[in-house]
Order: sequence, then structure tokens, then C-alpha cells
Amino acid sequence: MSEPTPTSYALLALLALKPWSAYDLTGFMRTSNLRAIWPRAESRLYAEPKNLVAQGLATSDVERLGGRKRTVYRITPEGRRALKVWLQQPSKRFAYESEAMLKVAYGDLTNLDQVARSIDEIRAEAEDDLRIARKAFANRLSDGVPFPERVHVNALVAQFCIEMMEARLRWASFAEDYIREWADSEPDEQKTEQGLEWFRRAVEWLESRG
Amino acid sequence: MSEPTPTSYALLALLALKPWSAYDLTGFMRTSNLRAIWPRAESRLYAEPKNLVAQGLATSDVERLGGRKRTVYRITPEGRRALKVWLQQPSKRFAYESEAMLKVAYGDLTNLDQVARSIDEIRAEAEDDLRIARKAFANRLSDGVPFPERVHVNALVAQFCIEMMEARLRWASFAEDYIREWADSEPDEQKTEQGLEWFRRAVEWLESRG
DNA sequence: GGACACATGTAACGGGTTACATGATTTC
DNA sequence: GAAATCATGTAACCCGTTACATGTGTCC
Repeated sequence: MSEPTPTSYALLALLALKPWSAYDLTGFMRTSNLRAIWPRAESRLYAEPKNLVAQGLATSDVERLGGRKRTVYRITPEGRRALKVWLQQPSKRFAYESEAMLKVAYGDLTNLDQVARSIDEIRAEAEDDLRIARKAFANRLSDGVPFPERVHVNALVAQFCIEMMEARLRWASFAEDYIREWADSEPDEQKTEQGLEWFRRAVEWLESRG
Repeated sequence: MSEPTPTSYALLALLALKPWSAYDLTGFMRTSNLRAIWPRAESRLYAEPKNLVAQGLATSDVERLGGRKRTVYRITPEGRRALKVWLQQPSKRFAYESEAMLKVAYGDLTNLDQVARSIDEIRAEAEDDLRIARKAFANRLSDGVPFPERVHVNALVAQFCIEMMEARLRWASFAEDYIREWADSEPDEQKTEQGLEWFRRAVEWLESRG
């Protein structure tokens, strides 16, 4: 039996708030900003609670709602203890992945159009996230939300998500501007000078702030 | 035999620049900003080229350097075709993961100190990345780098990395300020009001920007 | 001549995702 | 009776972690 993963603890912490069925968890995750900072597939939300039970950190009960069966998970005292320990442990590093940026990085192997398309993909996604956030936030203020008393910590997470969106939007604007004069995406004297100029500025600027 | 993954293409694109051994790839990745936008374990860098060969996108030759054997991978014409197709395909969504933010999100289950510690973890990591970037960028200008003619696209990637660092630093400053008046991290009237106030402002601000 | 870092991997195990699958109950 | 939603998975494969293995050059 192996150590619980951060995903285990992410769900265990939710169980510390109230009992949940795996199905409830999928519904909650779809609209929560937890999904932004720790995205996991639905299948995981079904598999993980079983691990928690196997490790004694939760219990499961089959309940009946109408004629419908549902497996409800509850945290155990041992689970609460494990949670406290996890919260004190050092965390795995922040990490991100962007296939579109990968394509930008190899932009010199294609044409200018495809570079522009990849930049646009990144902008479009961020704008999409922004729209979703706008709706979710407005919703929080008008209709109720699952844990209104936890708004003080949720705001911290939400601000992080906003920073991540803005960072991508700012980059997209920068990138569009940066490639504006390009006739193609292949290496040449002029682009090399542009790139070196950027690096010179970046070093100077990084030096000045730290 | 299944479809190549984005990781396959990330490496295939490097093979499009020159032949590499898996060991070369590990050394390159350690200092490249590719690692920031598509982080993968070293073991993957050994395993993936074999898949490329199995799919006919690359060939492998055992060469001798000194008395030492090394397996060198080269892209095939078929590999170049596959690469072009990939570059036109829509990309997987941008995604990130932050265990430290997860702990902030559940800060109400612990104490104020641990929330502060998690915030600090996020700041410290970003500052670390910043220091590394500063060195790498300066290096690019003084000593040589692997592909100097590709500086024009590398600048785009580097700017993205900077935006991601700054976003985290900005958030950390915000968060420290946000919790400054707190006596603990538990829900209470005052923190709820603070959180709601934040959301009101956020909605307003998000609405105003389209 | 021995320690140590460099160079180059392999194998086993388990977390995680994607895509698919299925039955059962409400709701219209 | 049909559609939507509730509820719960499985199979195949990607990917990361850890641990191991082995020769080669370099330093003292």
C-alpha cells in the first residue's frame, strides 16, 4: 500500500468539509476553481476515494436516495490527522504544460501563419477561461455556492487563476506585436537581431529587479 | 501502434534540427526553456526516441565515441512529414498544477502560519526560476548556445516563462497583503466580508474588460 | 591505484488520462 | 415512451519515480 498522492489529499480535504459521493465530486469539480489548480480526470475522482478507504482515511457507505444507490464517502479521524500532516509538508513544484507554446518554439520549422495560429490558440483559451470565471464569480454573488463561509480562501485561489489568465493574454499581445514585421518564420539576420535585442533587454530588466 | 504524443513531437522536432543521442537530449533539456513549457522526466527522453523509431519517424544508429557506445537518433522524411501535420493540428489545452495553491485553498483547515508558508513556497519557487532564467539568458549573450539562429523563437518562449514567473510573484505579494490583518485562517464574519468584497471587485473588473 | 563524476542506459511499479460502456431513475 | 441525468465504472496506454547497472575518463 503506497503513500497517498496530492490528489488523494485534495479529495480528502473535501471530505473534511462534508461527506461526498464520487459523483458529487465530479459535479463540484466541474465548476470549482480547484480544477484550475489541480486538474484531474473524472475517472480519478471515482478511483481515488477507494484508495482513501483502503488506507483507512475514509469510510464508504451505500445510501439510497429515492430508489437510486450512491456510495457516500466520509473522512475518518485518522484521515483528519493525515490531512494535517500533509498540509505541513513541502509541496511539489508548480508546473505547467502548453502544447501550443511548443509549436511556437518550433515555429521556425513551419510558416508564419502557423505561429500566428498557435499564439491565437493561447489567447483564445485564456479568454475562454476568463468568460467562465466571470460567470462563476457573478454566480457566487447572486445565487448561493457550496461553501459560502470559505469565500476568504477561495478569493486567494481565484486571484491566482486571474493572474494566470492575464499572464497568457499579456503574452499573446506581446507575441502578436513581436512577429508583426515578420515576412516568414525562418531564421534570418533581422530576426536574430530582434531576438538578441530582446534578450539584452530581458537580462537588464531581470538584473534590475533582484 | 498508437499515435505519437505531444512529447513524441517535442523530441521529433529537436531531431529535425540535428541528430541526438538520448543522453544529449537530457543535457539539452536541463538548460533549455523547453523544459518549462513541456516538462518531462529523463527516463521519458530515453524511452520516447524508441517509439519514434518503431513508428518510422526516426532511425537509430549505434556510434562509437572514444571506446564508448552511443545510440544516435535521426529524423526520417516520414518524420518530417508527421511533424508538419502535427504543427497544424489544434493543441491540447494549457494546464497547470500547484500543490502549494491546493494547500492555500484548504487554508481554513489549518492555521495562519501554514497558509503563509504555502504562499512563501510559491514566491520562493518563482524567485528561483527567475534566478535560473537570469543566468541562462546572460549565458546566451556571452558564451554561445546550441542554436543561436533560433533566438527569434526562443525569445517568444522566454517571454512566456517570464510572464508565468511574474504572475506568481504578483500573486504572492497580493496574498501576503490579503492575509495581513488575519489573526487566524478560520472562517469568520470579517474574512467573509473581505472575500465577498474581493469577488465584487473582480466581477466588476472582469466585466469592464470585455 | 582508487575514488569519483561522466556517459548511457534498463526495469518495475504505480498514478493518471482518454475513451468507452452500462444500467437505473426521473422528467416531460 | 424518449431524453436527460444519475451513478459508476473498465481497458489501454502514457508518463514519472525509483532503483539499478555498467563502462570510461579524470583527478589525486
